[in-house]
Amino acid sequence: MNGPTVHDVAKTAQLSLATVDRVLNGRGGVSVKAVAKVKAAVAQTGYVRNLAAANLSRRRVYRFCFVVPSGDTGFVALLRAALERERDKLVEEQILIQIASTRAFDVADQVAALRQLDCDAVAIMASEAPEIQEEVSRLRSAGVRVITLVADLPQFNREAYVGLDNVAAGRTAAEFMGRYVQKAGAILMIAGSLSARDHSERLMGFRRVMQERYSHLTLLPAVEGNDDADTVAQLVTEAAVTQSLVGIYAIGAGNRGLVDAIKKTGIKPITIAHELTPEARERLRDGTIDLVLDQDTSAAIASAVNIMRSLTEGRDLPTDAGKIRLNIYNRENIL
Amino acid sequence: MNGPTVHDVAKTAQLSLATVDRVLNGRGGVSVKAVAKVKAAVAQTGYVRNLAAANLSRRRVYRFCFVVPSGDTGFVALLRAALERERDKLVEEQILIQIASTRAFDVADQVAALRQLDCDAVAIMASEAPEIQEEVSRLRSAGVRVITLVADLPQFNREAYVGLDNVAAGRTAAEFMGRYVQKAGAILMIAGSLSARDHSERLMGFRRVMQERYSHLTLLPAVEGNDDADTVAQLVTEAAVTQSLVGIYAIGAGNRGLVDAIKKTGIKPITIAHELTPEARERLRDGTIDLVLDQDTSAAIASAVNIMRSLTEGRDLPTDAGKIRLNIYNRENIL
DNA sequence: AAACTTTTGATTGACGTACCTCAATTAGCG
DNA sequence: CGCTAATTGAGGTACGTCAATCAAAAGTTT
Repeated sequence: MNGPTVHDVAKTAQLSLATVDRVLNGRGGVSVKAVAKVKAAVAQTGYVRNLAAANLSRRRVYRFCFVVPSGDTGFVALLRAALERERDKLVEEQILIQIASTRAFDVADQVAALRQLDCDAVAIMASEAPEIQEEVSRLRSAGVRVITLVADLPQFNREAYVGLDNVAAGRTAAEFMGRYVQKAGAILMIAGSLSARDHSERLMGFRRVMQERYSHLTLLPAVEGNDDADTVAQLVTEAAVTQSLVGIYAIGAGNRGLVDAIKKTGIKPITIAHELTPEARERLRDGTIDLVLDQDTSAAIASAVNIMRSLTEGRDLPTDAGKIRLNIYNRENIL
Repeated sequence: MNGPTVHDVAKTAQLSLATVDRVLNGRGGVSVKAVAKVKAAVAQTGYVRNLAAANLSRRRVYRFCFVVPSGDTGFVALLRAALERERDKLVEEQILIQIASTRAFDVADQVAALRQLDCDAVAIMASEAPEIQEEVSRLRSAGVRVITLVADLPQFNREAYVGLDNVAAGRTAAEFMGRYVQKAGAILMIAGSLSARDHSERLMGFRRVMQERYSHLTLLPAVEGNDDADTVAQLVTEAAVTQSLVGIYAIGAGNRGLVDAIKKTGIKPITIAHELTPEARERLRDGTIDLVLDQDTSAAIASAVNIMRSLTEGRDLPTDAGKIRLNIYNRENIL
């Protein structure tokens, strides 16, 4: 009733268990003839390794760490919540998740967090600073596998990136903006920080498509909202009174300020925002925000864990590893 | 270095392994006092069951079956491909996936497929016919857990549904249609079959939102394309010459016919289709199709497997089990 | 043919949980 | 108190793989 085991393989290959094991686990010291016999026997019996038994026997415990900014609102809050949810599932599989909080944009704090890590692999969401690059190099040479999360650091010594293709996200936003906006006018782009790679990439993609196909719309110079509601509110208000605003692309956080400003000034721009936070969800419902582009935090974490596991096991990654789907929400498909 | 085991729990609870086991696996015959002691010990030690060991010991082999229509094009082809991919991963976890092909809309064939099943649970994508309902009942009373896939059969005796919320999908499509279409005119809705529940639900959602918010657009009576390219082409051509067509909502398959007809008649309607087939992907790129709504087949299968496993283990399901995300693609975010 | 190296065999002990049996103890009750 | 019923203990086996040992066999070189 049950599937074939290594014993069956050994039997049909007419070899000892030891040899079969050597072949199956690539321990070497086996003749080519024996290798072929084992492979044939595997094919013939239809043997598939029992993962549970393998894991149990190996008694490997994976220790993975996520270094993410603190903050109890917006996207990072979603990310942390998802992390804690996933963590509980993963302990059962002997995967220990450690979460390290850092103050956003505080490089020294991020370096400190990285310095005191003790794990097999790290997924970091950090700034693009040389001090951090150095710390990443140190980790790598200490045998720790490092990947980036949400915001990539391509020239660092990281081994993979898990997150959106932010250029494509920006292009997608622009395509919708171009289709939604019905009359000529100005488009306001608010990033959290122009020096954050994820934000600048979105901007780049957005700009490019707008120029390619929707050049009848005027692009205002991109502004920095610092992910802060008050700053965002002020920027939006300013643009609203000086320009005929027909669209807003909100790349970062601080959407509360955006919504307040829209209400106060009474303008009706097409608004596209990022990340499906509870606030954004509410605004989609009441029509203040027209579209939300979201990266699924659970999917990102699951993908990150898979990649870290592959890396620590020495397997190589599929080319599309880490690609996270861009989820698009309008008022009708918020679950 | 390693985590606590049942032995540690027994030790700190000052109880025997047998009693701890009885509590942990709910075998009964244990005093409330002992239960409390065990629970406290679990909390104190931080014991978490080792899934690999549990699975190994349990030596449970799950045998799941997917009954899906045959066909080597369009959505069902995507589904089959995804199934075969998943299958290879799942054998390692002692989950055996069996795929049964049926001729679409051929009730007798579907009944025959269901009749010769031998497994713990089935996921079926079938027609809404009384013969099938009867067969499902037979399976259920034989102890087989039955769930529906992609197309729900709510009044059948199924235990769960894995697939889109098709009403919401239709509503979402309508919202985009309303936003995209710039001038007044007629909207054509082409379903595969009006009696297929998934299609009629999409239609319903679409109609409702169009009437609620975009009533300046005229809805033509829904037509049946039978998922056939030629039929679809004819229907589109007919509508194109008699009406001022500004939008097409293609609910089922046969998009090749749709594209041909659009090209031949030279009309430029906003076109929203379902399922990201290779064909649809191509048409998104060249601009013939404006949006594609897609259900992720891999996600659906993974969800189905999880649910079938939960059911056969007697666990109860979370309320949102089986909900599949609606993926939305425009020309900029096809991966 | 002796002295090697390489390849194979036989065997064993984990890993942590599930599940079973049989005996021993305790509790409940008249 | 004795009796039955409920609870607990002790111990063992099995799951399939990994990883290691040591001895035996086969193959190469000098």
